[in-house]
Amino acid sequence: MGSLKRTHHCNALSAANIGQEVTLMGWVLRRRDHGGVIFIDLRDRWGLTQVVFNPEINPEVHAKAHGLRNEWVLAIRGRVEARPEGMVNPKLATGAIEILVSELRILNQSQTPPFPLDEEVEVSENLRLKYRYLDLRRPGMADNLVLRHKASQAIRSFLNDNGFLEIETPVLTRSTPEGARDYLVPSRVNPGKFYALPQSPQLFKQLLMVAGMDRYYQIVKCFRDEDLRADRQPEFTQVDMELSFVEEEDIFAIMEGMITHLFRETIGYKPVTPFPRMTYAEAMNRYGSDKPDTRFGLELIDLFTEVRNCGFKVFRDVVEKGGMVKAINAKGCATFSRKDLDDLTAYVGQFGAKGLAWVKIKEGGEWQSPIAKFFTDEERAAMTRTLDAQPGDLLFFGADSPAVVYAALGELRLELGRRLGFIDKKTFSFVWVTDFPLLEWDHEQRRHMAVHHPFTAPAEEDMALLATDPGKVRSRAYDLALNGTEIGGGSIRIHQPQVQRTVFATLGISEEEARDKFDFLLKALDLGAPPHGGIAFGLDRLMMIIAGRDTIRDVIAFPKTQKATCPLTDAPSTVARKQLTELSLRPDWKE
RNA sequence: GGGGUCGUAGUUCAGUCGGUUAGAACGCCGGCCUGUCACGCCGGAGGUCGCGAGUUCGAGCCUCGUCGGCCCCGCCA
Repeated sequence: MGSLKRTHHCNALSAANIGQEVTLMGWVLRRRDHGGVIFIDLRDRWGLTQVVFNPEINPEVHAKAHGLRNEWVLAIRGRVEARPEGMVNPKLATGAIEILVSELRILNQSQTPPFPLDEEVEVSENLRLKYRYLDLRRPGMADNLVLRHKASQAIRSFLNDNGFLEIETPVLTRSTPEGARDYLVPSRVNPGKFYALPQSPQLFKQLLMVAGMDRYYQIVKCFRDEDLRADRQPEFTQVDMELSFVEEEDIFAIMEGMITHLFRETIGYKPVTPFPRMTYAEAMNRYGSDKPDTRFGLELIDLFTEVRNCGFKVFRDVVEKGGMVKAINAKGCATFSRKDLDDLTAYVGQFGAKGLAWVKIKEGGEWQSPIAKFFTDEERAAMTRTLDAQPGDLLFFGADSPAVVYAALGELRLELGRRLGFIDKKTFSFVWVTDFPLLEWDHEQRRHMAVHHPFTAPAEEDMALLATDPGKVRSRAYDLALNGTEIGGGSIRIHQPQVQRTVFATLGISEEEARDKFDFLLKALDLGAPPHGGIAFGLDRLMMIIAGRDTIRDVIAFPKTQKATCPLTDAPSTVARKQLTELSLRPDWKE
């Protein structure tokens, strides 16, 4: 760069700077060579500025500019000029001015990039990831990283102002049972032993409460070795928090404050507080999901009383065997074609539904449906009334075990929402989901599993049920759902050692195993643990929604592919045999 | 582990019923051009049709396998 010092970035200059001598540095976004005058759009993280090479004013520099190509890195010195009459570009922040160049230094050349860096063309994601440093030069992606930075800063500043301490916890820690598959790290100095990368800093943050830190937070990487999705990466970032001497209401209030601050500081949006609340049971019944998208209706409606004695054997049998029959009224959708209905039937099939019964309501209210003939006039009238079915409506029925009905109709509801254009990315609909069950029965392992995690406190009034009917016990866990995505979850924790021992026992964790794996926690609870609870937000998912993207990969600088690989570094990779033997690992695969 | 979908020029894509020399746009290279801003005009180069078998007189197209991207199910306390 020689003696040149950058004076402005590429989005800084306006009519107010006319006449100034400036130095800009950046990349060649586009070159418009008229043979005579040459225009270069010089780009950096902030924006772009048009620079002009005029042969009449500086022939030497103009000749040099002839050879410039896309993505070359330049330093230019020149004077800020007003653009000629009628040449102002209102689409650019810097559109009123241009730089008349007196000195050009080529700081680096570039090969022709493997894909265009303007936003015009969608490029395959594999190529983008292989050249992620080029992909991140593109304005949309750069904006996402800037937005994410603002979000982290907003969260930190809010939590700092509310008495939280940012404390780091170990990345090399021990594997604990329950939960996702661990990423393991072999210990060289302890042959045959392994660290695990944390699925979350759960136990450490509880220990920090026992340590009297009172309010802790951390923006921290967590690791889960499970299969990937658009909103799931093997390493992801949590905004992790824990508070002492609190109950649910305290946490809700503080978190609503944080989320409000976050949305204001990033996109200038003001959420309506307090956020609505919904029990798990209500969420499942109305939306078939524990993370309901409350931006639109199309709710599930129960037909138990209407069908339990009805003439349609399929529905009657389902109810008799403990299943359920629910329906969705797709208002005004009677115009759906046969193909639409076939598509939707196939769609719910992947969620376990064996079929999808439908009814079109014709003018005058009669049913057009393959199943209409199985019902009496009175039965049809009763269902029409319950579902508020009007001419032009389309009814969908789900009849199966509760799990299948919830999944199939819940997903059908979302699909209908998408098809009908009810999914508005500018709307942010929050809802707290509470009163989750503490445990659920795992058929494979033939034991109860923690729905949240084994340290979640049971609801006070359900404590007695732990011994008699564990599946009925509600927990003090809560999730925050936003537009149908679970963006955060947490709970009030168990702080009494005898309660923790009881829950372990209910989970089928023996006294011995508990001592082996959780002795440090039980000891800590024995040594003056305060009542405490916390929550963690998925920062990637939050950013995905705030940035209006469909995948968290777009808000992560260097994400992995669905097969958990990195096309840029080619990780994971093989390692030298010596590295393995040092770790006391003896591979049995061929190199 | 399973289902779906995609893979053709540097990029994004088209490619009919299996049939002559695989096309377009953008990009790239060269030339012309003094007010463009996705500059314009003229010319040119550029292809292991992901890979491997098979069917066929003949395969970008059909079959099987395989690799990879994406979406989903399972999985994700």
